[in-house]
Amino acid sequence: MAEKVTIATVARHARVSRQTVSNVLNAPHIVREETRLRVQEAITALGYRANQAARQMRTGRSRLIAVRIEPTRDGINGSVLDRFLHGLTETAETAGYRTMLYTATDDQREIVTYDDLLSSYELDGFVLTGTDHGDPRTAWLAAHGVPFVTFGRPWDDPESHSWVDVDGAAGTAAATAHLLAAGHRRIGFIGWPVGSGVGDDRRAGWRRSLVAAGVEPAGLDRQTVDGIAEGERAARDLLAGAAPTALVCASDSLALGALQSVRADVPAVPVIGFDDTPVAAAIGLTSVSQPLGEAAARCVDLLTAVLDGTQRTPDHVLLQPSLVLRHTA
Amino acid sequence: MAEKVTIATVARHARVSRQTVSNVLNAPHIVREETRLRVQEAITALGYRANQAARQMRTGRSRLIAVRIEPTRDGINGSVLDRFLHGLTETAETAGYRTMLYTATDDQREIVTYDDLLSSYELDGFVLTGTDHGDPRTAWLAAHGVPFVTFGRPWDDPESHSWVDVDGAAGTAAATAHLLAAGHRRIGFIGWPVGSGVGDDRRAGWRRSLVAAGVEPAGLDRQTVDGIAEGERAARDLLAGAAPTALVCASDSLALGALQSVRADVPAVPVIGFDDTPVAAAIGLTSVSQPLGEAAARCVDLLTAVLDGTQRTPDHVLLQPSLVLRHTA
DNA sequence: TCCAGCAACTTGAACGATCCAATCCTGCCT
DNA sequence: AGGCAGGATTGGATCGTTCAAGTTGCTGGA
Repeated sequence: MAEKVTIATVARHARVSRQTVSNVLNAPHIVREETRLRVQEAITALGYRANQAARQMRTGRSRLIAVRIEPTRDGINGSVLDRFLHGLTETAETAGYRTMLYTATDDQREIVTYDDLLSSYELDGFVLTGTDHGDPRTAWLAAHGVPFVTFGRPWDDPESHSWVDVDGAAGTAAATAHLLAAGHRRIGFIGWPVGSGVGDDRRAGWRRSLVAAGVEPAGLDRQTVDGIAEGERAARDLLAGAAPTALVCASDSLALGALQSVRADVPAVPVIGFDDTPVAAAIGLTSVSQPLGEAAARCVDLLTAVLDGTQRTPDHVLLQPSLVLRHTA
Repeated sequence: MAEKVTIATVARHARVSRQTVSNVLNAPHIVREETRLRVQEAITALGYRANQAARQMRTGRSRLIAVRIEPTRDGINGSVLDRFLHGLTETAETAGYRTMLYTATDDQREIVTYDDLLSSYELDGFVLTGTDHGDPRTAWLAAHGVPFVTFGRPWDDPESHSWVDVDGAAGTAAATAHLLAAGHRRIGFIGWPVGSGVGDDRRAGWRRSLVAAGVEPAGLDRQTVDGIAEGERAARDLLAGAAPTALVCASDSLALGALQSVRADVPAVPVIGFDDTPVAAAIGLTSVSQPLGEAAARCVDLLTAVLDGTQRTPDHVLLQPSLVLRHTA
């Protein structure tokens, strides 16, 4: 391993003081052009890179942002976080930040982890995914003045903090509109139990689209927890009852289950899922796709704006999903 | 935000010197029991946590390990890395390490990133996934004396560095044996082009199993790049030619494609995939499952053993996969 | 009695970067 | 020539921790 290149090494090599090297890096405008170039040259020649630990000690900033990685619960939806993470890491890198991972089994433990990460590593900020009604995590972070952005709206108060989200209602509305345009009227919806912000939002889009077309949505939807078997059961029940001619689902898991019901019972019923997971792509399921890379990039933008002091008040971004047409609709 | 609690704060509170507090944390055996308890008490009372940046400056160790996060290429296989990452982060946390992410588009850029991560953040070690024949990354890391572990064997020289891998050959052999036990003799294999260590290994398991059963494998396999369409094409070709009565595939993508061929042509041909992806679970595809959580844990074990100085020579772990039986075989 | 030897703890210095305040130039004006 | 403004450059202090060297107090052997 080559001997360490510090700011002093660069200074000696460029025949200036440490401070001048520091100024070239942090306040280039106050250094004479000629000197600046000489220092820059020395930096590249020696391959100097500022030691983050030392910088952090003085400035209190680590240029590190933390993201929680969740266990792949369902399996199908796992890749959503995966893609988001990739986008986040990539955008953060170009903004000069690095991404750190952590795990937590519940909200309380997660808060303990915040405390640990903040005092041990002096993390600059957090990106949270999957926030819920009255989330204790966002409250804690806000109370401690820690910069953070959530991927997912705060359903109580949209102004409480910065967030990025995808307009789920617009997605299901587009899916429903697509089916309406194909001549369907009785379009069913299989979603999650009322109470989750995301689920209610997706149901609202379907309802809005139906009502706008003059179709009464009552009786045309079912509520169930996420899962393939659950989707199949709900679809069977719905088909036997309200007899819809097409189905919109709140997730690809539910859609996959619904598809199995549909195939067994009435082959002509189209099904549309949500999230455009690899499974959807693999089996040709039409699905609503979230712009995850874009969402991740916006999260980093919002967070770095706060960290650099550019942005003081909460800001938000609502992105539009797109419908990916395949065999099933 | 509460004022910072440093080692000096704890020292004052416990009426000892800074060094004694440090000793309680790093070398408890040289401190008198009574003093140790008093210091411990002060630590918990004040909620003290050692500042990693300061520690790192002195020791040169960051308690940070880096993992590359790859873009979800195919989509189907993406979740494999996702599960691996989760396991890695979790095990690392219990060992007192944190996980940092980075991206890189090619090997050369990845090496540049190593350099950057090492000199800026003084990373302790790396976990690499998907190593190839004559990988320049491992060579660079080894040459620079950087501790690392790969998830995936070095196919040239098994002793060149520490690694964890899953016995792919055993997986395809088990899949083949399962089909043999069900009475099949002409069992086909759809795999990747010769040259990739992982692909050759998986093919070898199938071949070995067939030969052991007295079946001549010649003509019963096809080589194609990964993908659903490719799998379908290869399966169609194989079924038309050598007419196998069952198929083993090197990936779930290929198996999914093969399944589509099989369904269209000859309904009775069983298909077995590899990786037990969410897609396999969703469509009921029998598949070989890799113990990813276990693999991640072993990676952390191997890496921390090197970092703590316990292990000096390369060590390896070869894990056994398991066959997950579903509808298709 | 004296001091070696040891255990338990304290003190000073160092890691590498940044910030602050002081000093040094340089050119320009009177 | 002298003075001065303004910007470029310098030295020293600092962040929180650990390492190395030092201090204290005590025991026990000659």
